[in-house]
Amino acid sequence: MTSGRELDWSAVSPRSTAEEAAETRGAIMSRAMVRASTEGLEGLTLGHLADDLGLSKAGVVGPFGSKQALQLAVLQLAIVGFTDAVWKPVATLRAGRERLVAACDRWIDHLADPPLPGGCFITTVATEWDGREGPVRDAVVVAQGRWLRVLHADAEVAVRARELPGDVDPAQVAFELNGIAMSLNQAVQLFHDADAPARARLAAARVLAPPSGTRRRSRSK
Amino acid sequence: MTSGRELDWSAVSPRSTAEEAAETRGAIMSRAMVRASTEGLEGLTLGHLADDLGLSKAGVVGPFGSKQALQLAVLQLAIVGFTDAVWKPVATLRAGRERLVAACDRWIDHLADPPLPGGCFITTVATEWDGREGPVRDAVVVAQGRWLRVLHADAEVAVRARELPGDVDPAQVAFELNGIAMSLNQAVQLFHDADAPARARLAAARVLAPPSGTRRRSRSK
DNA sequence: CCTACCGATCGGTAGG
DNA sequence: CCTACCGATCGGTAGG
Repeated sequence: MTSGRELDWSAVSPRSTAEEAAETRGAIMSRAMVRASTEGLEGLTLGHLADDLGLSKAGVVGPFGSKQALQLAVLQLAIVGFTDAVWKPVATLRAGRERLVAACDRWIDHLADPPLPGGCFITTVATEWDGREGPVRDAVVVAQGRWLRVLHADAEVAVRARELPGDVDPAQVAFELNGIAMSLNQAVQLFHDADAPARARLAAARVLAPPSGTRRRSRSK
Repeated sequence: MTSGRELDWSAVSPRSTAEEAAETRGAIMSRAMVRASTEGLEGLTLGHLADDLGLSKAGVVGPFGSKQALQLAVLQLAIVGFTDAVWKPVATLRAGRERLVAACDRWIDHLADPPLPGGCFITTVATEWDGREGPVRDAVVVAQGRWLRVLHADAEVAVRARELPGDVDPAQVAFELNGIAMSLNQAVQLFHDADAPARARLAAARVLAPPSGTRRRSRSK
């Protein structure tokens, strides 16, 4: 047990060790991400994942050590997926209103036609965990807080550069954009509302309307 | 079994029958509502409720017949609670912008200082069930859809009465108000953000801004 | 990565 | 409303 070297079962098989193990780990996380998007992270069960993947329960939990460690790993993977889809394509743009508008476009695309069956993973788990305690909740808070701060930061730059009206509060922008995204996610997932993406775009355009007198005016007069 | 009259265990006790049964049912639903606001309706377990209430599991499930019937009953109770707190106080106002503004005030109050530990019950279960199937999801869709239609209807009246600008889309109003509420709920529950209610009020005031030229102007110039 | 197994708990039922 | 019980499943471990 604590006697140093354990028996290495993988030495029994001639196939590559670490590589295949990483593949299995990835397959488990990938499947768990799909399931958790609809069932939540707490709704995950080792037995269902094992059935889905043709593994034993021990084979599912082994690479992670516990269900909670799996939950945390899946959350990280989902965050990478969101960042790659929404932020990465616009990250190289110059900070400010331009990048914020581009990010919202990507964000709305991502919610309107989500890669996971349950829609926005973060929204699902943030709602699931906002009344619980522990490491998973803490990780959700960190992830969602980081995203809101990204929005806040670009809004702040935009205000200083006079790309947004001077009386705009960056925290208000982040708050409202987040609400638009959540309302869109609910409209798509709960009501299959095909008009919701257009509504989200209109709402976001108003939140990010440039100062009057810049190019086109905001509305009439 | 199907032989007509079963043994009536309550006849054994001298206490009133239907009245006490209704009390027990109410106590179970009340406790289940508190738990479900944080753990979700699927997260409810008969065992935990039994422990909380000093009942047996059979005593918990008996009055409802199944966990699903309990879930549906709890959902209805939560809807009544929301309606009583948010809509009932303003229902007698005249339809239109005035009532919509008053309802949003109540709504924001309700989310800022929620009576249930998990915050907005409907938001929690709507997110929990948006990717599932069955009677509970269907009931959530009905409840949330009804609320959005209430907002939509008053916005429509307000536009026709020129209490809102003529180019305002009532569905857009309902969509945006719902987003503000969801963002507020998340800010309170996940971040304990004391500034969020004020942000929600500001955002709602903008969505419900009267036509320019009515009393005060919307912003500058 | 497996088989075999653990105690705990799940929703629910029989019968009174 | 209870006790006593059902089969199924939960997360997880031992050992290889």
